[in-house]
Amino acid sequence: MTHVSIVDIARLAQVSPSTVSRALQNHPRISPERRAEILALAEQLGYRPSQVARSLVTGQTHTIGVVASDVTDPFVAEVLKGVESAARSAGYGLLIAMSNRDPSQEITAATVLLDHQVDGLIVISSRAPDRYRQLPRARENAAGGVAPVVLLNHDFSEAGVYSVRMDNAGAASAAVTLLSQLGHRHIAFVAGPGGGQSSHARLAGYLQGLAANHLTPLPELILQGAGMLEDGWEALTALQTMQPRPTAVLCYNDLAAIGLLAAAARSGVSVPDALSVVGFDNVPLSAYTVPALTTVEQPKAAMGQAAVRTCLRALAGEPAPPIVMSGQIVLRASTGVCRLSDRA
Amino acid sequence: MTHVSIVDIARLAQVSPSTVSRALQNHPRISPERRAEILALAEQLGYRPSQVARSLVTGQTHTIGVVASDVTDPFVAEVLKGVESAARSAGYGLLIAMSNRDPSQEITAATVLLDHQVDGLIVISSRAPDRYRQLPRARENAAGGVAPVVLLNHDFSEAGVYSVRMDNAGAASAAVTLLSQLGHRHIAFVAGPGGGQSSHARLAGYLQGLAANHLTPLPELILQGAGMLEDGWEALTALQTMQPRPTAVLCYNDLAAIGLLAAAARSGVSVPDALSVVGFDNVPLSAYTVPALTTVEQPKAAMGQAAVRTCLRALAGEPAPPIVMSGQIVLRASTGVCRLSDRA
DNA sequence: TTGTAGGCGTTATCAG
DNA sequence: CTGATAACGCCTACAA
Repeated sequence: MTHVSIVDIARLAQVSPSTVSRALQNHPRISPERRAEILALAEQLGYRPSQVARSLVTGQTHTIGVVASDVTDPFVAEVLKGVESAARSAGYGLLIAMSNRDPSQEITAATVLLDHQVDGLIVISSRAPDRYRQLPRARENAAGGVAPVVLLNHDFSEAGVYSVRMDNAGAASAAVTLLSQLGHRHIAFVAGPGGGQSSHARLAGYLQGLAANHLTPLPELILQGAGMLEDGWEALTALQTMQPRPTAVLCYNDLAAIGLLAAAARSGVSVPDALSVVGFDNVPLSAYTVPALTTVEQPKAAMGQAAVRTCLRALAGEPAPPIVMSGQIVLRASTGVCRLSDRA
Repeated sequence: MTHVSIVDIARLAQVSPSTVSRALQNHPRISPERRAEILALAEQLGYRPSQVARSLVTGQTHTIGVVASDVTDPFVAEVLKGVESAARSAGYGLLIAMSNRDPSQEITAATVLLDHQVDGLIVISSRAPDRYRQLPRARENAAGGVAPVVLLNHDFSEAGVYSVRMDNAGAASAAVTLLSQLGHRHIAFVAGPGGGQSSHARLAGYLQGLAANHLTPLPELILQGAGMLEDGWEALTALQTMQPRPTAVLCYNDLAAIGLLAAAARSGVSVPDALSVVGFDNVPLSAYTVPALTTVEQPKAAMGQAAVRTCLRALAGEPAPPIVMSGQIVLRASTGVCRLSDRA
C-alpha cells in the first residue's frame, strides 16, 4: 500500500470513511471515544491527509503565492521572512516566483502561481500593478471567488486588490528635513526603479521636503537609479562633478546608499565630512557599513505579516482597508553638519 | 459558471471529455483538426486546467519544496534565485519554508512542505540532515515513490538523499595558503554554525591549510560564530586581545567578514595593514565593503540550478551522483602582505 | 480516432 | 451520532 488513506483507517476502525473524515477535522458531531480511537489509529498508521484531494473538493489550497521582484534585495528578503512566518502560523504554504525586477515577468509569475491555484497573491514591490485587473480568468478561484492580490508599497484601488505600504513620501520628506536642519542646502537624490510607486513616492517626498525647507529643487540633483549597489556607486561620480556640489544625498534605498558609501571611500570623499548620506529601508547591513548608515526604518517583517493578514482577511470576505505604516529615521554616522559655507 | 472545465469545453465542442483531455496534452492519437478546434475553444473560453485535479490523479504536483535556513542571508538568497529560475523553466513551482537556522524548525518545515505534496525537496544549508531518514511516511509520494531530498553544501549518502556542494575544505585551505604566502603566520578563523557540514568542512580546510603551510594550529585562534554579521563584529575584540595577535583572519562567510570589517573600522584597526580579512561566498556586497573584501567565490546560482537538476533527475529515476563544485579566490583589498616581523 | 467508465482521496449532503 | 452517496476536475485503461 503506497499511501494510507482515510478508507484504510475506516476499514481498520470498523467505521465509515466519513466518520474518519469527521474525526480528523474535529467535527462536533462525533463521539469523543470514536474520535480518540480513530486519531490514535491514524497516528499509528502514519496517516497524512492529502492536501490535494482536500483542495479539489474545498476549492482552497491553503497556499499563498508570492511574487518577489528579487530575493537578493535585503528589503525583499526581510519582508518575505515576515510573510513566511505569518503564513506558516496561519497554516498556509507559500508558493514563490521571482519577477527579476521585470514588469512583464511579474505578471507571468503571477499567472503561474495562480495556475497552481494559490488562494491569494502577495506582490512584493510591484512595478506593473495596473495589469492585475487583466489577469484573465486566472484569478478565478475554484470556489467561485477571485483571488485577492495584495500589493506591497503600491497603493492601488481596484476591487480585489489590496495594499500595504509605508508612508514613503512622508519618510523621504522627513529625511530631507533632517539634512536641512544639519545645514545642507544642496541635497541630491538617487532615484529608484521607474514604474515602482515607492520610487515615485520617495521622489515626491524628496521634493516636498525641499519645499518645506525652502530649498530650490534642481533637476540635475536627481540622479537615475534602480535601487541597486551599482547605482550608488555610479552616482558618486556624477555628484562630484556637479556645480554647485551637493553636500548631502538621499538614496532610494540602502543598497544604493551602500554603493555610494563604497565609492566615496574609494575616491577619498569623506563621509559625512564632505558628504552626508541617507539610505532607506534600514536593512541589517546598514548598521555595518563604514561609516554606519543613517537611514529610514521600514517595518519590513511587520509589513510582510500585515500583507498576509490582509490577504486572509480578504479571503474571509472581511473588509481589508489599505494599510499605511510609518517609518522612523535611524540616525547613524553617515550624516553630519554641513561644513561648507554657503556661497549661494 | 464559476470555472470552465474540461466538460464545458467538451459539451461545446460536441465531443467527449476525454477527447478534450487528450487534445490539451498533445496526445498522439487525436486528429489535428479536432485538436485545433478544441484548443481554440479552450483558449477562447479562458480555460485553465486544474493543477489540483491533475495532481490528484497523477500523483505529482509539479512543485518542489525548498527549505531555506534564512532568505535574509545573501548566500541563501542567491542560491534560491538559481533554484527558482531552473525550477520555473522546467515547469515546476516552488513551495518555500524557512527554518530560521534552527534544526528542529528545519524538519518541521520539511514536513509541512511534504504534506503539501511537493515532488521533491531542496534544503539550502541543512543543519540536521540525519533526520531526513526519519521523516515518517511524509516523504511517501502518492505515486508510490519517495520524494528525493537534495541537500546543499551537505554531503550525505543515504538512499533518496542527494547533494550539491562546494569543495569547502579545499577552498578554505587555499585561502589559508594565500594568507600564508602573504607572510602571515598567525591566522585566526571565525567559525560557522555548529551542525552545518559546511562549517565543519571549512574548519577542516583551515586546519589543513595551516598544516600544508607548516603553521601551528592554536585552539584559541578559532572563534565561535554562526555566520552572521554580529559574529564578525564580536570576533574583533577577541582578536585584539590575543597573544600573539593574529595578523589575518579567515571567516566562515562574507557576512561575518563584513561585520569584522565594520568593527575594525570603528576600532581604528587598519585593514589590511594591521589585519588581513578573507570572507567566503563572494556575495555581491563583498565588492562594496571598505575595503573591498577578498573572498572565496561560490557559484551560488549554479549550485541552485544544479540542485534542481539533481532533483528532477532523481524524480525521473535517473542516477544523480553528488555534485561537487569548486570555488576561486577573489582577490580584493582586504588582504595584504604581513607587516609584522615574526618574533615567534 | 473517439467514447465510456472507473477512480484519485476528501468533503459534504443527505438520510438513518 | 453515523453511514451511504455524490461530487471536485481530470486522466487512462478499455472498449468501440
